[in-house]
Amino acid sequence: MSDSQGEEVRGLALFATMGDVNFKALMRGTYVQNFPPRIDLIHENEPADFLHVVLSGAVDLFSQWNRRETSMATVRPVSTFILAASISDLPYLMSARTLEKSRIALIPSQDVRRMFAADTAFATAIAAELANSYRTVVKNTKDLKLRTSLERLANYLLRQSRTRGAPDFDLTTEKKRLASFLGMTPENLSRAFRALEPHGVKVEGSHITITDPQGLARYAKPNPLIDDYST
Amino acid sequence: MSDSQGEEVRGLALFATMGDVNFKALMRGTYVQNFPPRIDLIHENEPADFLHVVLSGAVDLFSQWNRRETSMATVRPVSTFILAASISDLPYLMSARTLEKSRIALIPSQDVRRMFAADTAFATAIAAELANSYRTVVKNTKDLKLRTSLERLANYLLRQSRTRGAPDFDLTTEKKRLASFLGMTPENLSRAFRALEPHGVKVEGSHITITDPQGLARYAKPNPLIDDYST
DNA sequence: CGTCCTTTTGAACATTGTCAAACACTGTGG
DNA sequence: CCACAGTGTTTGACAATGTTCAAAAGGACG
Repeated sequence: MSDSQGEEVRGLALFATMGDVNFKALMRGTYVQNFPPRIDLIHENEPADFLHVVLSGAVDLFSQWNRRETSMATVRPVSTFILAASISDLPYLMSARTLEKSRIALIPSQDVRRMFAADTAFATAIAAELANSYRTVVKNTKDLKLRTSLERLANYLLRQSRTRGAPDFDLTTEKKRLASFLGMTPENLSRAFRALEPHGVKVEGSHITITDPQGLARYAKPNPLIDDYST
Repeated sequence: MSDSQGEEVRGLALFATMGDVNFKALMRGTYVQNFPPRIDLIHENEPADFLHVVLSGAVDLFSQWNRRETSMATVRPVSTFILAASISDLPYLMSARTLEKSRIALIPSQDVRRMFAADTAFATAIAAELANSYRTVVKNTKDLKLRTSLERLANYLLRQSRTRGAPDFDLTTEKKRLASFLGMTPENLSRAFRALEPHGVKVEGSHITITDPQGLARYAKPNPLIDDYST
């Protein structure tokens, strides 16, 4: 991979602290590929041969069982996915497909495991990343088990509004996929948007306006231990 | 803590590989406490001062939001809980209470973080443990999102039967808590048990007999990427 | 302009939760 | 040992939530 691409990877907390020589060695086996939209990158149950880094575009992590499918997460630049499988040398638990045209760096899992053993700073960063991933999934589970779908949507909108820093914004994802991520059907999501109108939400296509942030928050009751990604 | 108690902790994969001196140093700050049943050990949002190790008994991890409560996991000997919070020096995401009389070792999080930086083998073991925890929660999320409550119960019973190595067994947990863990109400669980009868499940109080394992499996469609804890 | 897919809407249905009551089980104190 | 309280479990009736199916409307794109 080129040096400029290497810089993008190096900027990640996961790779920022490791030794220079080790990082270069890791990049030696790494290659970057461009993918069109809607391409399957990996499929659950396959051996985790590569740690993936999304450099640009967006990737959907999803799972299937018994002809049902659910969206588990969206990965946006610059970040990695399926680190746990790579480190553990176990099969992927989730599948991944590009949502848009994407540039992905592929780091051989074997090299990751080797560097993990060789470079203490890298090992530390990996543990921090895994701890963070774990806490994110736990928060997601709490969201799913403690809230109704309407409450999940309300809190999702508040989170979006906060990360964008504005009371109005465009949805970054298809409503169909948002529904799947929130654990409901598209039909139910459509009705949920309607049901949030009296709580201060206006929907025009994919453009959302939170007309009454306090009112929506009063209904949604956001909680740092579910809705804050930083803690 | 005494040496014999130290041995129990040492037996855990998490502590088995670290240096002897480091392990002893870690145990120096550790103390063991006995708790009666139904005692709150930690509460979500508190600072993660201690890594907990269940030496005997059983501990329920649960979360609350807006006057609702859900059981997230049961921790049985010998294993640790809230490692991610300890390592990250972030508040607990879950609360914990004893289910039975329990013996718990409390390891100061500060010491854990110090040893994590000092002992490479320990750091490796921590990353492995975190990766494993992450994958467990992902499997749990797939269970929740891809299956109905009836399917979750059926698969739960198959998992129990498999880990006990017998087609009949006693439930290790109250039905009320099992319901909460599976993401349903006690009433719904009671009816779910009834609904599984035609699929080969007999319920007498807390004693479960799987009269038709193949039939139940045909209905439950167990999947290694959801139901196997080892992969 | 037509085609494909997403989104929305309506109606029927299924699943799950709520409330109330009865029953079972456990442990306590008389 | 029994009465009793407290809690967990089960059952029934009903309400709320969510899904399915069908169809129409809206958008994206060749």
